[in-house]
Parts: sequence; C-alpha cells; structure tokens
Amino acid sequence: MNKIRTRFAPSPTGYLHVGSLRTALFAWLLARQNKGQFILRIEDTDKNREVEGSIEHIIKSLKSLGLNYDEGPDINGPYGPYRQSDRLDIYKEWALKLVQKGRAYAEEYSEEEIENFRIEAKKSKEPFLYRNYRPKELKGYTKGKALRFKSDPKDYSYNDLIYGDLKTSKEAIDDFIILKSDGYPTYNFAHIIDDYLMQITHIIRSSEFLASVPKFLNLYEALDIKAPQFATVPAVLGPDGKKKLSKRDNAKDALDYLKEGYLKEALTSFMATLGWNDGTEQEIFSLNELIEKFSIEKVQRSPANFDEKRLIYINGYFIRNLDLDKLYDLSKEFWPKEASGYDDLYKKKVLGLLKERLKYLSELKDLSIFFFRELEINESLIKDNSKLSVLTNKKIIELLSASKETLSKSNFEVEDIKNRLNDLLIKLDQKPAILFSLIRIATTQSPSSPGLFETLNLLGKKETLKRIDRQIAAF
RNA sequence: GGCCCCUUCGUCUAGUGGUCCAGGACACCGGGUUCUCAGUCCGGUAAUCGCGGGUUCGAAUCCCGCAGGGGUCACCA
Repeated sequence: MNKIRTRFAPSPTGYLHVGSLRTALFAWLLARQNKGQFILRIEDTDKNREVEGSIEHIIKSLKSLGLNYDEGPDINGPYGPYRQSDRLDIYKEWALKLVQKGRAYAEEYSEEEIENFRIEAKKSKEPFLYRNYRPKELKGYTKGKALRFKSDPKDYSYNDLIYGDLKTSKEAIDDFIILKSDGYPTYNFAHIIDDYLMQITHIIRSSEFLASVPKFLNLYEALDIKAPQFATVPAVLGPDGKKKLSKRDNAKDALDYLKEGYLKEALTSFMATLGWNDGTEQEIFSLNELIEKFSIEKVQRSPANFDEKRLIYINGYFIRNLDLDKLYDLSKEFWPKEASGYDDLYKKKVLGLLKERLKYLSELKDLSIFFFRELEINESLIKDNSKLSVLTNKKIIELLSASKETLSKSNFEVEDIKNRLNDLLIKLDQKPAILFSLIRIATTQSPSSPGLFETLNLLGKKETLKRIDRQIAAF
C-alpha cells in the first residue's frame, strides 16, 4: 500500500479566503491522518493574473493555520520544482509525446474564428464543442501556436470520494488547449502531469472542476496514466446563500482573521465543520481531534453558507478554554499602547478578567483600556441609565463619598472590597443596581467592565479613590 | 440551451425503512446568576424533511417525474 500524498495547488492570484483554505485543510487532514504527505504546488501558468507577493502570502496562510507541508516551493523535495513556471520543459516533453501519438495538434483557427463558432453555437442553443470544427488535417507542434488535445469522446462513470458514483456524457469532452501559444501549459494539462510525477494519490479540489473531470479522464487515458482518487469539495457560499464566497460578501482573506485575533484552531475547527461533522453531536474540534476524526467521505455534498456568527462563537469558545499563559502569549500585539508601561503580571490579571468576554483578541484594546488610562468623564453613562438618571446630583455625590470613605479603609483584597461594599449597601439602604453601578461608572467610565470587586482590586486603592474623586468633582 | 451537481429549522448539520408528529449547535427570544457587558445555567420560538406521484403495514430515508438553485461549456484556474 503506497502512502497517501495530497496536495494544495493554488494559483498565486493574491487572495485566499476561508473557502479556499478549507480545501487545503481537507487535503492536509487526509494526508496527516494517514501518515502521508501534503504538498504545496504553485500553479502559476497565467502570467497575467499573477499577483506580486502572493506566493509568500499563501505560504504564510498555511503556516499560520498550522497546515505544514512536506514538499513545496520554498523547501523543495524529491519531486520538484514545485512551481509550474519552473517546469515548462516537462510539460512540453509530455505534450510532444501526445503529438507523437497523434493525440495533440496545433491550433488551426484564429481567435476571431473561434469566437464566431462560439456565437454560432450559442445561437443554436448548443454547447460549444471545438471538436465539431476539428480540421481534417492535423498539424503537429508549431511554435507560437496553441496545442490542443485530440479528444476521444465517450461516457464515463467514476467514483468521487465525496460525491460518490458519478456518470458523465461525451458532451462534456472536447479538444481543449494543453499548451498555450506562449508555451505555458493550461491548468487542465499541467495538473495532470504534475500529480502523476509527484505521485499524488488523492486530488482534493473544489467543485467548479467537477464538470471538467470527463476531460481529465480522457486525457489520463491518452497519456496512459492511472488517475488518482478524486475528492470534490463543494463550494462555500456567501452569507446570502446564493453565490460562491467572494470578496464582495465580507469574505475576508484568511490572514485578516488572524490579524483580528482569531485563533488558528478556531479557524480550522470552523472551516472543517463547514460541511463536515463526525456524526456525533460534537461541534468543536481541536486540530488533533480533526486529524483523528476527520473522514473525507462524510464531507457534505451540498454547498455550505459562510456564517461568520458561528466563527465568532467558536473563537470565543477557544479563547475561554485556552490556558491563561498561552492566551497571554497570543495577546501580545493586541494591547492598547498605554499598556506598554505595565508589567506582565498586571496585564495577565487584566487578561484573566477579560478572557470570558473576548470574542477575538482585537477587542482587548477597547475592553481593557481603562485599566491603563483614566478615561474622560462620560456623562451619558449616568444620564442614559434609567435608575441613575432620576437621582439628584446631591444624592449621587453623597453615595460616591460614602463609597470612597468605605473603600479607603479597605485592604483592597477582592473579598474585603466585596464585604465592605455589601455592608455599605445595608447601611445606606441601597440596591446594587444604584450603588455598584455608580462606583463602576466612576472608576471605569465604560459601558461595560468585568466584575466590580475584581476591577477595583486590580485598579488598586489609590487609583480607585482618585477616580471616584474625579467623578464627584464633575458634579 | 447541452452536460453535471445540489435541495432537513434563518445558518451549520444529525438522520441510510419503524426508537423522528425529526435530534444537536450557532443566531434569535424569555428567565436565574448581588452592578454593566460577556460568560454560564434553565427554558422557548423555529424544518408538514423542495414539490408531485409511486413501492411498503410503515418513507426524511427506496423508485419515478417535476421544480428551484448552483457549476461548467476560456490560450482562468
């Protein structure tokens, strides 16, 4: 039994959203769970569409998610090179073999002529098939001309690991271009040669290629190559549920999520469960659990909608369940700049209080700011509070003064603060909704914060009393 | 238009002839948790399983038809 080898073969067009990476994830999982290899191959056969820097971008995306590959353009391997533009000689050699067998021929028509065929076909409501116009006399390889595959149309039935048994008709098979006039191969040709030479055992790719499979099957035959196993992954749809996920419908580049403080395991768990589950009621999976439990056969056949709300939930779940020290390491670049003067211990305590409330790490900045800097007095916090807005200024000052008085006697341990404020509640005959709210607002000037006692404890006595004073002075 | 694929709560899904007048999760709505937000706990709304025929004692599950949606028909991948 030979080892499973899968690959991710993106073209460097500069953008990798969650849907594309999901395909990579599935291929990676299949390889890892079988102790096989995962290969990164760059399909840069279209110079016009290539975007500067996107290879680095792809590599970074994979690595950031923990999807390491065994062979690839930057690390090489036994079947390199791993950029198609570095393999042009190989494609030409294989194309010539096809010519020799009489299974490939030079393009005969001009672009305009072909365009006219196409219009003609459209008019008569028929699919455009180039082979209907195939010249009687076929020319061999001609420099400067595209090279076409001479197809042998027939029906096929084959098995797809996800879609199951599929049947296709000969109408799907045509004479397609294998080598462009600039000498570069097309995807349709290059990937077949490369997968063969790189000994890929399973092709995992998205469903827009499904309609092309009969063509590929025909080419495998002509080349006398045994086709690998196919696993076609359905598209990921945008939130509207209509069209494929694209930039338009808030499909962020996958790296953007990392930048906003989404955890890599939250992302992989989300991507995997977009169209896959293990048949149990488990909803969230670590990367290791995915390796253990993933099965390509259980991937859904219908396209899934991208629901960012679910991703946000999953991310919060991972944050809450992460060890505080680990979370602190990950949080490094998300603190407000005012935090730089504070030591690790203090920041770690702040993070401990905020951990339960973070959906993604970039929220840290706003949620933690008052621990590092005194905020401006925010009058609306009292004015817009139905219970507080009815109090007279005099009453508020009285309550805050009493609070300050009480707190000034505290040793500022959480328990002590709690006990003293509870006593004060009784003494003043007040509800927490009044007294605690006032203190919370005075000390944080924020619409939300962690628990009052813990917050005051962290702020410390001096800072707490100072902030209450300032609130009093504002009336 | 040809070829191909898909169709269970708003969303992700469980489900492969009876235990499903359909289960879980997200979202949403109530309530508890001494203050806010979040979390957490408890509860709720939500799918006549795309539609129509069959087969069967019995169908989300099998068969046939239809409809809707999507993909593809490039010297893009």
